[in-house]
Amino acid sequence: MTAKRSVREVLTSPKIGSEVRIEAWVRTKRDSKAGLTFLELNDGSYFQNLQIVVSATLPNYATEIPKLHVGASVRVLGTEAQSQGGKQSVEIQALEVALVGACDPAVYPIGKQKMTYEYLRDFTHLRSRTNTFSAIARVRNVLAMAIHGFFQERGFLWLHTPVITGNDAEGAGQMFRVTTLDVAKPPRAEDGSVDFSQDFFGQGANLTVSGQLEAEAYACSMGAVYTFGPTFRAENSNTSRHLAEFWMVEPEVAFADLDDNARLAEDFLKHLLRTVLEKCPLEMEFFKQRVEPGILDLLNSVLENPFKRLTYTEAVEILIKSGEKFKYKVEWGIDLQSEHERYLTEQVFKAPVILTDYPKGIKAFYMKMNPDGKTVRAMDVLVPGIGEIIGGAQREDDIELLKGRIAEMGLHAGPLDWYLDLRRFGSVPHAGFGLGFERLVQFVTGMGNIRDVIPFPRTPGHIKI
RNA sequence: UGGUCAGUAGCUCAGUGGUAGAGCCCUCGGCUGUUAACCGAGUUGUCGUAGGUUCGACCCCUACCUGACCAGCCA
Repeated sequence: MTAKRSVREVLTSPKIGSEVRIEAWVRTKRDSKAGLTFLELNDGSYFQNLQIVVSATLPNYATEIPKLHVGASVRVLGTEAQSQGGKQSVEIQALEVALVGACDPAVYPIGKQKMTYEYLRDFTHLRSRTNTFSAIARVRNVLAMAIHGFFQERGFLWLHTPVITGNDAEGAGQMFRVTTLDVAKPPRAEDGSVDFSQDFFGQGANLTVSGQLEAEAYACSMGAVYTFGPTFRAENSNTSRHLAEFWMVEPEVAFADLDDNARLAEDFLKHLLRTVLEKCPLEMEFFKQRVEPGILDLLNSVLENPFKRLTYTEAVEILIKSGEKFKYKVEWGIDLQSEHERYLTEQVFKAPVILTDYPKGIKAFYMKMNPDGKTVRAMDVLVPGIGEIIGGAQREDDIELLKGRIAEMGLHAGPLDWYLDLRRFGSVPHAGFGLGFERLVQFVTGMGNIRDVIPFPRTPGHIKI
């Protein structure tokens, strides 16, 4: 049988005159009743479609070609040729065209017409057949591999942290309960509460909200590690930036402080942007034309300029002196609101901003205390358009200070005893951060809604597939 | 969870207190190495649901359903 080639292979390294087999789906069709049909096929391998020129002299032209509607799958045997048309350099002169699977246009939800993102969210299993969603899928894939590439080149170990966790105080919002108990009639303790000692794990269990604490354990033996996997939050958040299930990247490095952490975050983001611009030029051009006109300028400016670095205290001063009327008043000690973060990154600096040294009252128990006793070594990386894309910190490595913080915040020390062991035995300064993968994909593509950059989004009230 | 906005043909949208429109899709005809093809003709509707006001409601009012956006939480 004639060798199969992908649309990408034919368009990027044509072998003019050679015979090929193409297996793909019809994106659009133009008939010339004078004796030609032009099929545009796509197989997901490439942004561009491959044009097939079908002559009316083919034996099944009158019977099969009229059935080739948008969405139909086809197998084409043909010859690679220089195109006479202006919009592509290579095309296939068909020798045989076979309909593999028909697609009835009367009921097919995906057509050549304009469709809203909202409409396509009802067809998550079909939307990757559109230009936009197949481009997103390829960019997402390139970004995922760029993440592994960045860390692997630097000797980081990819750590598989558990999806089911016994930690109930990871401190990042509502968790999903994991149980095999009969939900209708769970066993009860004497005080009437559900008796999770009879549950599968002999205690309560949840889906993870972060792999950070486990990553710290391995960083304190393997040196530098990263997690990259799914994360779950049961918050009732209905925004364009929140999912109940999303992917998160969390590097953790031993013998590292906050400066090392900030440098790593900047190098990391720039590596990812550089890789996508290099590997997905057609997709990025499409996003510029159809999604966000300024996207290429934005990404290039992020790449070319050093990230602005300043402390929380300096940021608060800038915001107060700006004279800008904010909905929420700025004063030292408050958690910065989206409007404040956006003002800094979009109006003041017009570049990504790394804020460090936040008041201890608004940050987690594990962050390292500064000598001033008021601030901790936390950092947030803010980017234009999205806001916070990375949150991280140097961790508290002094066991007494850490115990004090746990008590101060009213947490139970017992379940965290293993975490204290990391400070009890060969403690080391270490730091890390978390990157929301979908927010990265949003930032890179310019897509406005996070539900459109993950294949099958989970949000409150929505888990159809 | 709160605030705002929206729901009209399979899709994208317009519309007026007095009996429902366009483009795309689809079918037919014409034309062309076409390319978001083009030109002409034709088919397509419980106007989100339930009440109410009115001689008369797609339009005004109320409730509900669904969705989006913004905010909070965060990544």
